[in-house]
Amino acid sequence: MMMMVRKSKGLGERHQRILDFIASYQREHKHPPSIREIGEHCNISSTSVVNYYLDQLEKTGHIERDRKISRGMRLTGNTPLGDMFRVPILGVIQAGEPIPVPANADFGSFTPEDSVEIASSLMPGKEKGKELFALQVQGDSMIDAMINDGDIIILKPTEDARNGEMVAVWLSDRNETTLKYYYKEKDGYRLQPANPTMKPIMLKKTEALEIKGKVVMVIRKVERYN
Amino acid sequence: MMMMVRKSKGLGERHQRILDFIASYQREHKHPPSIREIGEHCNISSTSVVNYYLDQLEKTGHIERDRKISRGMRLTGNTPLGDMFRVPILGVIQAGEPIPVPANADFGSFTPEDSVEIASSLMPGKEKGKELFALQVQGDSMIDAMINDGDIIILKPTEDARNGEMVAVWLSDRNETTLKYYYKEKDGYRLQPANPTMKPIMLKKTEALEIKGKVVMVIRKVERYN
DNA sequence: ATAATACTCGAACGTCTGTTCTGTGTCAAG
DNA sequence: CTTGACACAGAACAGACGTTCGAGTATTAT
Repeated sequence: MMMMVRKSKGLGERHQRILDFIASYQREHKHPPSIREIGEHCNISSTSVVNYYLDQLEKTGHIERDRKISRGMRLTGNTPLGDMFRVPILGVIQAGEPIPVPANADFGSFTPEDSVEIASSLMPGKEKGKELFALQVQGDSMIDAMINDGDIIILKPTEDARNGEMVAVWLSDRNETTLKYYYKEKDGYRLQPANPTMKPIMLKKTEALEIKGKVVMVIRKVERYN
Repeated sequence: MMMMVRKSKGLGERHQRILDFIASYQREHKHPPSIREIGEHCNISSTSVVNYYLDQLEKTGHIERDRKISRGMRLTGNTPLGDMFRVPILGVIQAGEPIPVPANADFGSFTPEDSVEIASSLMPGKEKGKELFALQVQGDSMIDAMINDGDIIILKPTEDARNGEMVAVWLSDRNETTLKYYYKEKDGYRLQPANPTMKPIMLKKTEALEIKGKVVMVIRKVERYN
């Protein structure tokens, strides 16, 4: 009755309701709903009416249907959302403490509380399949890296770096942890701050320098500051 | 014959093959395979044998099955990943230019190239359902906000702010865009840099101040720096 | 007003799908 | 050798599922 919408009006209320249901059902169950399930949830008593609407949604490109199999339907969306993965948060990184580094077991199971979800599309292609770990910055002393207290940094474990890569290093002689761009030079190493107004750390080859990881991403949740 | 593997060997080759097939089929089709499809692809000629293996995989926790519906099966994985959403990237934010602000249509359809995917779990609860937009930072002049050239900032559109919130403002008298913490004071406004070593901007009430949005997140892809 | 079009309904039907059952083959232990 | 456990096969079946059809209702255009 009141649910009848003319085709000339474009995507109607019932179309949208069906799409919403398909989307939320798919998210929850990882498979599409059946026609009868769509009917039950959208107050449509006949499978042929659901079919009628699905045909229209297929015609407008919102869904794709495979008529040869059960539950053969999926949302196209304008763009499907991509993949996501979890990165374990191993602890904090702060100036005067060694850097927590993952053991092999740290890449296995982890819970929402000690991991962070990252959309795959945010990661450069070469880091996607890699085992990454996250650390939360504690303190104000990574300012020279333009990184704030509370920021989450995501690292690829490595003990080597190429020139120009931002690394997390532990300088045991100085009892210092720092994040800087790494450059190997003739007779030592240069650790260059991301903040261009600040001076680099110059290290001789004899000085201890432990690269613990390469920084690939920084995430900052900006909160109200009091 | 040669495919028969004793249970005492743990998760067998055929178990793994079935799991791999389920995973790749699910990724491609967005729904699980049927038992006959699993059989065809894993060289199992009888649906009862597929059922036999699925029962075992269910028992070991690798899959969940819903026996009341067709294709009622899904991989468990360690932890279900949550939701994700897209935020439109409207353009760049740079020092001497007005800030791109969303029109209503900007929250509708968008493509991967002009949007960024964000895991819902990264967003504070109160921003989750909101219409957000993203801007890419261009230039070095947001340094006082500890924000780099190339960073992506995510904003909630607003023309008001509360004390302590980081806002994107356009100061038309100065022809300047800036990101700072906002404080309303007795006879004007104070825009405080995130970098504690830098000075605030003090504005009189008569000076033009256009708040365009509140910053809720900063994402930095750390690349090699040459 | 009528005619055309779009939407809605329910029954019936064919196909997909998973389960159950029975039987066979292999292996290890007694 | 027998027995029991496990792996495998195929047939049969019940139920889930989507499609088709005819009829009726609502809306729009003329």
